[in-house]
Amino acid sequence: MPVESKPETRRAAERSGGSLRERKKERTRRAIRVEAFRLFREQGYAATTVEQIAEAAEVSPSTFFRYFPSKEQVVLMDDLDPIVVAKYREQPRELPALEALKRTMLESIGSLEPSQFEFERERAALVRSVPELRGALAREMDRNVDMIARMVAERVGRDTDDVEVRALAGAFIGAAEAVLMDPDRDPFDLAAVAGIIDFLSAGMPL
Amino acid sequence: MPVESKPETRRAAERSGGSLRERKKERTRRAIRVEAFRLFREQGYAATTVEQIAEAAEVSPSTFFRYFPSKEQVVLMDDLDPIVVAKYREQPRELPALEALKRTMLESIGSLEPSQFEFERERAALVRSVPELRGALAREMDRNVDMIARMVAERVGRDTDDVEVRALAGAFIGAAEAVLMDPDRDPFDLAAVAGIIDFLSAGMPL
Amino acid sequence: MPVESKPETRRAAERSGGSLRERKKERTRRAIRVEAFRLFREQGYAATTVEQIAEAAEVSPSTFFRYFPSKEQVVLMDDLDPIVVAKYREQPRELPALEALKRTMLESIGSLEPSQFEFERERAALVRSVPELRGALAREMDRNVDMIARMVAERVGRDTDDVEVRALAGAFIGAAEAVLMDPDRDPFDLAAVAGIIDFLSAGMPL
Amino acid sequence: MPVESKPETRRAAERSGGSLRERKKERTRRAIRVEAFRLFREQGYAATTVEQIAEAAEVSPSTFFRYFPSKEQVVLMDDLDPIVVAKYREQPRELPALEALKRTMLESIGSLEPSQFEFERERAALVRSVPELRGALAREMDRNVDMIARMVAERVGRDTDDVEVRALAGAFIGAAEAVLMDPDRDPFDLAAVAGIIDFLSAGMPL
DNA sequence: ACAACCGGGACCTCCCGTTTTT
DNA sequence: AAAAACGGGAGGTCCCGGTTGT
Repeated sequence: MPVESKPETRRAAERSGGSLRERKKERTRRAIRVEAFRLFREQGYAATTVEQIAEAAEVSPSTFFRYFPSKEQVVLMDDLDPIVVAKYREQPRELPALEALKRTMLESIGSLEPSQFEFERERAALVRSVPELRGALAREMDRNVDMIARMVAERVGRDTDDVEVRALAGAFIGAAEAVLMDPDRDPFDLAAVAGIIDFLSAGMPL
Repeated sequence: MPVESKPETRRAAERSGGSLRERKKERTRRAIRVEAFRLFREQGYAATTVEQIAEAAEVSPSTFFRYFPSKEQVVLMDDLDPIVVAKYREQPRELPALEALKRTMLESIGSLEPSQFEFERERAALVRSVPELRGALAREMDRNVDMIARMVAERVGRDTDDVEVRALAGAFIGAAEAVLMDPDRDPFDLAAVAGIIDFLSAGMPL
Repeated sequence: MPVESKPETRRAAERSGGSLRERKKERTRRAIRVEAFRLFREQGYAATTVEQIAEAAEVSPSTFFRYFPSKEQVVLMDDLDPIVVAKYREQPRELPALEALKRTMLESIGSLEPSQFEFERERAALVRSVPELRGALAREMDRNVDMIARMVAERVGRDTDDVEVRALAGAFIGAAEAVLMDPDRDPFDLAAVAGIIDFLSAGMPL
Repeated sequence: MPVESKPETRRAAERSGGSLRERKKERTRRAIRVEAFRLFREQGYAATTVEQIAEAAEVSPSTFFRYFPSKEQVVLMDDLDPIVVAKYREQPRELPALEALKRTMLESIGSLEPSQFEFERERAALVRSVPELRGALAREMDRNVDMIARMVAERVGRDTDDVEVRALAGAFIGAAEAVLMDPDRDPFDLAAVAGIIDFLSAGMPL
C-alpha cells in the first residue's frame, strides 16, 4: 500500500486535472509502469532490464530512475495508502478500530476504477510470485504496519508504540499477508476481506 | 522459530546427552555461533566475513558451511520449532486453537535454559537491528506461518490452506512481529506474550 | 580559520557596531548559520538541503547563496582569520616566530565572546565528524597554511615560498589537525594549545 | 604512503618471484597503473575514463576495479608504507623519535629502484596538480598520520592517542605536505628531506 | 579437481548541459 | 527568465558463469 508521492500527482491520477507538466508526468509514470508490467509478464521480472523498460516507455534510463528509485519499486509502489488513510479518518468515531478498518478497506477497494483495480490485482499477483521481491515486500509490509498503527493510535487516542495498537496492526497485515500468499486467492474479493476481518473481530474462534 | 536442521543436533540441544560425537558437534556448532555473534556485535554483520568467523571458532570455512548453509542462517536458525510443535501436540484437544497456542508459547519459552534464553534474546535483537537480514527474516516468518498453519489445521481438522487457519497463523505471527520491531521490547516476557494472545482472542477491542 | 568574506561583514563580527544595514546583514548571516547547524545536528549534514536551511532561517534559497557560496561554506567559514592576522602583526618583533604564533593563538581564542566560542567549538566538532567535508577541510587547511606562511614570511623577512617558512606553517597546522582529529579533544583549551606549540618549539623530543 | 596490499604481491614487486599467478597479477597491476598515468598525462585526470584505462591495459573494467577500488586509488596508492614501517622498526632504540624518522625516510627513499623512484615522483606531481584528488589526498594523509603515530607510540611506549605523539606525526606530515605543495620541489631530494626534519628537530627557529 | 581469476552485464547514483514549461 | 524535466555518460558495486593456473 505505499508510497509517498506528491498530492498533485495523486489528484492528477484521479481526475486528469493539473497543469500540462503534471499531466505529462503522470502519463510518463503510467507508461513506465505499463511497459514494465508487460515486459515482466512476457519475459519475467529478473530477465527484464531497466534499459528495456526505459526503451519501451520511450524515456532514458535516468528518467526511469527519476520516477522510480529502483526496479523493485515499479512493482512495489501502489496508490492506495493516501486513499486508505483518508477513508479511515472519515469513519465514525464510535466504531471499534477493527470495524472501522474493515469499512475502510471495503470502501477503498470499491473506490478503485476498473483499470486501477485490474492493475492492482496483477501487481499483487506479480509481487507474490517473484521471490526476489520477498525482502522488499517485507519492508513494504513494515511500512504498512506503521501506517495502520499510526491511524489506529490517532483514532483511539493511544501512543503509536502501544503494544495493543501495534499488535492489531501487525495481526491485520499478517493475516492479510498469510491469506494472500495463496496465489489463486483474489486479493480484492470484498466478501473475503470482510470475512477475514470479521474473523479477527470474533477472536479467531477455531 | 525456523529451520530444518539435523535431528541429532536438535536432540543434543535439548538434553545435552548423546554420544561423544554428538556432544562434540554441538560444541562446535555453539562455538561458531558464539564467535559469529561476538564479531557481529564488534564490527557489524556485513563487515564480518565467513572466514573471520571460521577462524575465530577455529574451524575451516568449509566446516562452517557444513554446520550452517550460509552466513544468514547463523543468525536466523533457532532451536524452538520442534519444541513448539511437540508442545502444541500435547495441548488438550478441547482448547480453542489460540488458547492452545498461548499455552504452547509460554511452555516453550519456559523450557529454555537460561543460557539459551539469553542467546535467543540476543539473536532476536540482532536480527531486528540488521536491515540486510530483513528479507531473510521475512522468509523465516513465512515458514513460521506455514508451520503454525499446519499445526492448527491438524488440530481443528481443517485444510492447511483454509482461509481462517491461515489468517489465524498470519495474525499471530504478524502481531508478534509488529510488537517485536520495537527494539527495547523483551521478546520473551511471558506476561506480555500472554497478554497479546489474549488480546487477539478477545477480538482486539480498541 | 578561513575564508574570504566581505570586509563589512567581518567588521560587524568584531564589534557589533556598524550601520543598521550592517547589523541586519549580520543577523541574517547568524540566523542562517544557527539554523543550518541545528538541522545538521538533527538530521545530518548530507540529509539537510539548502532549501530546508533557507526556510528555517526565513530567507529565500537565493538569499542563502548571497551569504554563503555553497552549503559547505556554511560550516567551513569562520571568523578567526582576520583576528589572527591582526594579533600576529602586533607581536613584538624580537620574539621567535613560533612563540609569536603561540601568543597569537592564545590571545585570539581569548578574545572570543562565549557565544562565538561555543559556536566555533560546535563547528570544529561538526566539520570533523562529517566525512563529506573532509576534502573541503583540507582545502581550508591549505589556505590556513598559506596564511600563516605569509604572516611568518612577512615577520622574518623571508620569501613566502621559503622551505622553512612553509615547513613551519605546515607543521603547525598539521600538528593542530592531528591532535584535533580526536573528537573529544577540546579545540580551544588554552593550556593544551600552549603545550603543543611549546612541544614543537622544543624540537618535539620523544 | 599507503596502502594495504597482500605481502606476497609486495614481495613480487621487489624481486619478481612468486608463482606464475602472482607474477601475472603484478604485471596486470603495473600495466593498469602505467597506462592510467600515460592517459592522465596525455588527456588529464578527469577526462580519462576507467573504461579507457581498462582498454589500454587490456583488461575489463571490472578487472580494473578488482585491482583498484576506485579511479582515485590508482594514483593514490603507493608501495612505501610497509617499507617505511619495517625500516622504522629497525632503527636503534636510543635514537630520538624524529631522528629515527629521518633515517627511516632517507633509507626508504634510497631503497627504491630508479624506475619506482621515477614513478613515485610522477605520482607525487600528479596528485598535487589535480584538484579533484585533494580530498582523497587528505584522507591518505590522515592515514599516514595514524601510521606514523602508531609507529612512534610503539617506539616510545606511549599511547597512540597521546597528544605529543599525534602532534609529532601531524607536524611531520604537515610540514612535508606544505613543502611539497610547491609543484617544482622534488619530493625525493634526500638533502632537502633531511634538512626539513632537522629544522623540526631544532624547534623550527625562525 | 579445485580455487583463484577474470569478463560481462545489470543496477544505481551523480552530475552536467539542453530542452521544455511556466 | 526562472524552474523543472530530461538525456547522456561516467563511476562504482555486485553477481554469475567460464576459464585458467595449481
